Amino acid sequence: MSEPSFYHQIYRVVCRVPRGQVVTYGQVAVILGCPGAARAVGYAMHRTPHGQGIPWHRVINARGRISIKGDVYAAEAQRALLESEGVVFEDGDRVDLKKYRWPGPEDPFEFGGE
DNA sequence: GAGATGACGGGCT
DNA sequence: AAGCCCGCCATCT
Repeated sequence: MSEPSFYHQIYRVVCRVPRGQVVTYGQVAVILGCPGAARAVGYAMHRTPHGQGIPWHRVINARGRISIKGDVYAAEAQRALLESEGVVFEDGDRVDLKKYRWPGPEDPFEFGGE
């Protein structure tokens, strides 16, 4: 299409994550059809444009924790946003993925479709 | 075009 | 249990 860049697709997927739920970087990569591109997803999140209404705070690592490292404020903000959506942190800073993990799009072809 | 980056993931020590 | 290392991918400089 116009811009089949993964970045744009990543943002699109994140925007589909319902409020109160979260997804892992690796999962987003899988949804896009690139299992293993979790790193790229993280890179995209780092460059997530602000003011786009992208719920970037709903993206966490496979351990259910905030992976942000360079911006402690952003990390705390993410946690605050998640808690404000009803997400509960256990053990101090861990989210129960089996409870808040977004199952994914009902139509896998929505993103991985040709 | 090549090298370095990074908010990852899984495995091993 | 916690920390360290390697591999993966797309983007950036």
